[in-house]
Amino acid sequence: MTQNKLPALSPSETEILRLVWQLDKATVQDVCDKLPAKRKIAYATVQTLLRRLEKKGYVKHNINGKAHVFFPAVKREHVIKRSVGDFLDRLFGGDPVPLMQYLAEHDKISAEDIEKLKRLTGEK
Amino acid sequence: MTQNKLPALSPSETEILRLVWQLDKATVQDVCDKLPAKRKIAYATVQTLLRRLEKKGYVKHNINGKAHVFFPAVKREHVIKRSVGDFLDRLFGGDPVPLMQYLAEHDKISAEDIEKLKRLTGEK
DNA sequence: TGACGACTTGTACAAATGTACGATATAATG
DNA sequence: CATTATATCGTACATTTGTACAAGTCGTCA
Repeated sequence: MTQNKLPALSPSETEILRLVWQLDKATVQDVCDKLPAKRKIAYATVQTLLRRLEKKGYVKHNINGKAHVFFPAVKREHVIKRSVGDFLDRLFGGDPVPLMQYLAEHDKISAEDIEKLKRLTGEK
Repeated sequence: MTQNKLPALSPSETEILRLVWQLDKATVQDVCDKLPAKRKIAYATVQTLLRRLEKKGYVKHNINGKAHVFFPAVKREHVIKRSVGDFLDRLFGGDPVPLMQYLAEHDKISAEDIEKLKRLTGEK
């Protein structure tokens, strides 16, 4: 079983953590580079966020020469579960259907996507 | 067009706002009563949250005798759009498919739900 | 091996957030 | 009309969050 009492993630921390997962292993610089053009955060800020993420137990780091190389310390799956759960509770009182509906109605999800999903749940 | 530059909602504010929508019109007390058993917040805290929500423009209130009766000042649809968008960006880099997948894989969504959704998008 | 640069660390700080006490105002009741 | 029960309001305050400067450290290149 995965550790369950991790401190909550702030929005910005979540953003950074996502990039660390995406990169698998990343220096502060790597994360900065990977930031979406729309959401530019200063190097120093990313640093702080990574530091806090580490203190909270979401990432760890190795030292490669001068650089710190951060990597995830928790399963993505696990964090997603919590985050989605919280989000659902806050905005929809825990009911996932309206969220699906929203996604479906806004062309964020294509019919094919839903097909795929149907197959997934069906086979389960 | 709906007003677009509303200040961001904090998690707790979101929670309260959801209840106001649900109740349509609500006093502080009403909101307190409606709070999920798991998430009990003190009366005074709910008050503050409603005040802040009003200052930010998400709710307004009438006075009925001594009691303040709060009601939504923004379309639910509108807030949901923003919230879901932000959430998706933070946790999934904007891609909704993994979210659907998560929901589907965790029995949060039944096959019937997906059927319904499929019909929805199909008819669009 | 000494100077240069890339990185980290320590520290700071304003704003936002979560939470709530004490004082005040008011509807209702006897 | 005085009392009481109930609400609100102003205010407060510890944390968390977002953001970042300045100083220190450690490879590296000439």
